[in-house]
Amino acid sequence: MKTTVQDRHFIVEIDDFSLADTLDCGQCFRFEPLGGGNFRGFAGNRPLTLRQEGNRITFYNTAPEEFEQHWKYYFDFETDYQTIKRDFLQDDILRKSCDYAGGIRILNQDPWETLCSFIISQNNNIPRIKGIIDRLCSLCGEECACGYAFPTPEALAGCSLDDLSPLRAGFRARYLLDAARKVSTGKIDLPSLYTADLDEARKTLRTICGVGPKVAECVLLFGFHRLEAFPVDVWIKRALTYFYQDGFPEYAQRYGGIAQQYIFHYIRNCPEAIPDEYRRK
DNA sequence: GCCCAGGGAATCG
DNA sequence: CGATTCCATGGG
Repeated sequence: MKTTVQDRHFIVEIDDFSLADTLDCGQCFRFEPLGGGNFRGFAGNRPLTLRQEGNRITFYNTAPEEFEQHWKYYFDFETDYQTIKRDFLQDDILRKSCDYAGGIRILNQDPWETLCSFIISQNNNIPRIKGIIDRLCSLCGEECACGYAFPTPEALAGCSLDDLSPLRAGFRARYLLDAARKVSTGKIDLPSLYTADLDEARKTLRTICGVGPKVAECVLLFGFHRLEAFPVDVWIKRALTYFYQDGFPEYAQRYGGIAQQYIFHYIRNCPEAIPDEYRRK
């Protein structure tokens, strides 16, 4: 990873990385394409505009210290994906998935923001998830540089169900409040889940109303960087029944979450990856 | 009105 | 337990 400074911008040269795929694969919901390859968004309350040209990533108006302290970690640039992916070359579907989506990195997102985002994600589509999160931030997030921060658990817990009606989150609104209450009162201590036993962490998250197996795995993978967590949705279920009748291979389990993400992105976007009769149901 | 969206919870057998 | 059924919502 080579870095240079140009005016007020910070430039990183990194191989094997796709900014667009990483920001658009459904793991985060607060970045938007601006056109011309530019993206703008927030991580927590920190705004960022950036772009990719070849292997060059330009972080606009970003000081080296900010990159070192935040963005390098956020984009997971310190994890060696080349080595991880070597284990994924042992079967056809995973190899194709790496070809197709191997530029995706698992972001290091804020656990609380991730928890709320994936509560909202249930039975929902990405554009609408983004809209609800946007409205949630402007409703009770603190105003910050050119936008709104993601609301704190306390700010959200201070809302009533009626307060949340402008979100148009539907039945998910009460789940958000339950999460906010459990986190703000300390009934659930999110930071402890970084190192907790994975199954204990699953159980803890699932005490929140509206958090089932799928949401819990997403929060562990995308919010706590637990790379073994393995969210199973309808698409992955199809892949499992069609490609992995005998179970998900051991060589991919340690980084199952990354493998899952590559496979998901591949079969979601390449209809020919799955035979017709498996496409529905 | 119908279908869809990267579920969850309740209720069986 | 696993499988099935019901639920609840907004957008196109």
